[in-house]
Amino acid sequence: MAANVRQLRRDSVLEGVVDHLLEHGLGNASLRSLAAAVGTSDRMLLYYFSNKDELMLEAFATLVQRQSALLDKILPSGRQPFEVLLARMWQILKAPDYEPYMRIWYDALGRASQGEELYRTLTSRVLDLWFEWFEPHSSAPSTKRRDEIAAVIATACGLVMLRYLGRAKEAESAARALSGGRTAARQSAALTVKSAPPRTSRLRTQR
Amino acid sequence: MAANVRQLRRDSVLEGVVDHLLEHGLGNASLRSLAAAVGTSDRMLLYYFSNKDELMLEAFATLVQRQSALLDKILPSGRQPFEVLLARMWQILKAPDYEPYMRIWYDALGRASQGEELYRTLTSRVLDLWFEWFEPHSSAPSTKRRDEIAAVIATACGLVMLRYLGRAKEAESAARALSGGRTAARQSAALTVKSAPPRTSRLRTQR
DNA sequence: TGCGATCTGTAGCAGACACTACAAATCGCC
DNA sequence: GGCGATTTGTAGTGTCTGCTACAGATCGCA
Repeated sequence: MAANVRQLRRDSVLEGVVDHLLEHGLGNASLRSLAAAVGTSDRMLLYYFSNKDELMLEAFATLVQRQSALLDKILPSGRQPFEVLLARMWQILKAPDYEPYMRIWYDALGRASQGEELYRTLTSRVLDLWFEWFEPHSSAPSTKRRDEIAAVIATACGLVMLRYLGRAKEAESAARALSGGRTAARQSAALTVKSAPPRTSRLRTQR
Repeated sequence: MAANVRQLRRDSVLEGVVDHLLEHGLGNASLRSLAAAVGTSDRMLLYYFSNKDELMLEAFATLVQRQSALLDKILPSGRQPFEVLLARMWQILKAPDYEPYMRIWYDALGRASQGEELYRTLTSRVLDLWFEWFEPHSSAPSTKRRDEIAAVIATACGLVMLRYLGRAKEAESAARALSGGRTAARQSAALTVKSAPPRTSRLRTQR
């Protein structure tokens, strides 16, 4: 019962920490500032969690959980070709709801690429989440599915990167082209290997 | 003359700093560790450069310069379609020579996405470098060129990201698929033939 | 009511950080 | 050789970091 209360407080502290991370990033997440944001002291954080690493690890877990919940809300039905998946992911990733997660994503990515194990696990988990999420929506044959999803994730993340670096306009056009154009159709064909029908017909239909 | 000597020393210190950054990333780049790597003291770094920010800014400048030199060495001739450009950039970015730069790239990207101005300028410069580098090699019509290049950059960076996060295999397959599936053949053709390939590919104009 | 366990505040540690004060060494130049 | 400016080493400041020692407060339960 006492243990129960403790667990509850611990959870609420954790939620507050995650809120703060989403709002202010991993950058200035010292125990002191985190504690201040949640309304306690660093002493208390280290009472509930034995380490800062333990804190961050659990915070990451709920971060991934929240992200997963966000994704589930925007589930398209059925299996879709590459360009539809890409358009979908781009749409999701650039939505204001998702922006804080992407900011943390890039922050963690930077630290992970420096070899920090803690952040490697976070990025890996999020990546797994994305792969799993797309798994039932890819129309590629199962042997090629993972690769197609990888292409979707890589492209969408790259586009978000451009957005964050002040190239939002170009990112938008590129996204439209990649997900709507002939290029994408061919890519999809290449990925699905279903003997691409070379539709030479519509060379110029619009514009 | 004395001023000249000072400039020389300053430059050599700067080169050493850049070497260290390339090898160990921005993460542990404290004045002390940088100084130790170059063989001086932090006191000296602050003698040559008034700030740490000034040091980093100049280091970034030569970083971009070196990167630019690296790119110039692998210049394919003529304008190429999207798939070829993508294959090319993927090939470049994943090369061992370029890996340290990409590691720094992602590190800086993370900090930039947190709003740190210093790193925003670095990423912006590198981005500009890439855009400029591709400018004379894109076969897209001039109004669409920048968007096509954006697509190439975004996709390639996303693929590198997957590589760094332990999904090298998927990244490789995705790259092959995205760049047309016939990467090798097209690429060698691109290298030797200078005539612009006609309707092979272009980014679709949006609907 | 009182005892033991659970909580929490205060103060501080030791290390890292960018940066500085000050003085000693070194150098070019007359 | 000696003077003035440039170049360095030593030691320190103040701030921040994760983390801890210790003691007081609070609580459940007999």
